[in-house]
Amino acid sequence: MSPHIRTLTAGSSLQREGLNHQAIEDYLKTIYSLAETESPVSTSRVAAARQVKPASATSMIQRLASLNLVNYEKHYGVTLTEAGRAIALEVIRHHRLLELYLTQALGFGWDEVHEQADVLEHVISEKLEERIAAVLNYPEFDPHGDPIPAKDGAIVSVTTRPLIALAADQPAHVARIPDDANPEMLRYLAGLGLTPGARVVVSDVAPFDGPITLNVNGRPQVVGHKVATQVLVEVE
Amino acid sequence: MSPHIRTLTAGSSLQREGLNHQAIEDYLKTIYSLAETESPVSTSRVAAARQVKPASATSMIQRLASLNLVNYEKHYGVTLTEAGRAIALEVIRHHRLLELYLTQALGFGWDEVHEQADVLEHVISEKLEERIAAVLNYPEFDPHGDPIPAKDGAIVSVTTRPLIALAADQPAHVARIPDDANPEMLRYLAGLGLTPGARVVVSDVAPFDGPITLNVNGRPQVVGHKVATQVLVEVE
DNA sequence: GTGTTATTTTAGAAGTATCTAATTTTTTTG
DNA sequence: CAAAAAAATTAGATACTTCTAAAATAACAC
Repeated sequence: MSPHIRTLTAGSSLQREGLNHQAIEDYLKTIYSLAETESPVSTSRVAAARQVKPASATSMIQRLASLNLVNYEKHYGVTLTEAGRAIALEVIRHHRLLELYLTQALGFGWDEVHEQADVLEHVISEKLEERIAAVLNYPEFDPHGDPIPAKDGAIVSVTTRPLIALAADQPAHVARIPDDANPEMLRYLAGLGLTPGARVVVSDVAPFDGPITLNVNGRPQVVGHKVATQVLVEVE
Repeated sequence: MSPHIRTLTAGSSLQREGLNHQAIEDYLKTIYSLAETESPVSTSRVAAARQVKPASATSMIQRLASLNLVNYEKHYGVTLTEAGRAIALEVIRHHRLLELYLTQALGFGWDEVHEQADVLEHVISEKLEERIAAVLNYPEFDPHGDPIPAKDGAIVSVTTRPLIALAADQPAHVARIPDDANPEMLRYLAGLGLTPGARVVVSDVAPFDGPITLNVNGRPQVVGHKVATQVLVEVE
């Protein structure tokens, strides 16, 4: 019920260091996200997520290590240093604030904000970040249910599980949907009412990756296995 | 495969061609602006405006020429091709829409939007451009009085002269102030009421680059020579 | 019109981020 | 545990944008 909050010392940002390379920020963000699933993060996971060849990931990881943004052990994996985490969280804060701003202030759909936020996140100034946060009244979550890190790096931690793993008759609500999901899937989910906050109760999970029968905000629905692995729910 | 041999038809954007290099857009924008004063544009003017060495400008101009974005004659100068002008106008449209949006929607001062718009202009999608234009009700001028090109590249042409060149007792109004002017000067000008639309009548221009005595919106003011060369007015 | 000066271009290098191909290290499997 | 497979790294190349230094060209001055 009470979200766990981790506070980080506001590390120096790349901007403050005079470095502002999109690639560096993208790698740090990627490593941060991948570490949520498994840490340390392997070169191949980074390469797959960034859509580059493993050799490119190795090269960039070595560069990040030389900048003291990651701890790197050959053939083993990477973890973020405090400095690296601070930058990752700043970029993620930008990304999520932008996603929310684009939906709230500019009429974008939740299925079309990811790509635009992915480029804007690297170029907004501290002042613009602050103004956007102010207009949105310092929000805590983006349109996909992802928590927005505070300026000091504090980020709400919500314990979730995939809808597919929810026990039958266990009341829960939708917490997050990956913002980089297929836009078509996001529109499909919205059509079913499966957006953050929706109350769900699973009634049946068919075997062999079969369909999930559930109730969404009081309405009966059936979704496929793949969809049910993407939707993250929080038990009540 | 040589990725630098591409044909750009007029009206096509770099994005549509899969090219999205900030540097190219910046050079085209610079050449467009410099050509308003004098065309063809010399290498040294481009270098000075972009704050790079002349050798760098030559190199980039040759690249632009190979992309058919400029017409280039060695030791003579560059002009934009239709394709180059189309891209320049698109980027300028982005820049000016963004400057206005930042002031109108996000509370920025007219002295602090240039830098932020300079980076955002390269990364906003067609859709975001359209949404911003819509929110602003398809404006024709930015906060500095610069005309905003339409989507098809049409741009209002206003005949202006520097305030310094205005005849005494000739009624005029402020048309434009360079958006890349020193922020301090912009704040100073705003303090004097010298913003786009202000009605001005010069009563005296002192010799030897001396002060200009004038009336701004009914109030007597005195400004220096340097300031009076920056403010562009339109005779009524 | 010739010599001097200023401008422009060329040549060659560096730094970033990516790639392919080859090699090395780790993991898996029989 | 040894062979095979998978993963990761190194080596060397390319593209982009900039630089410095040197060479070529144009403009100017007398």
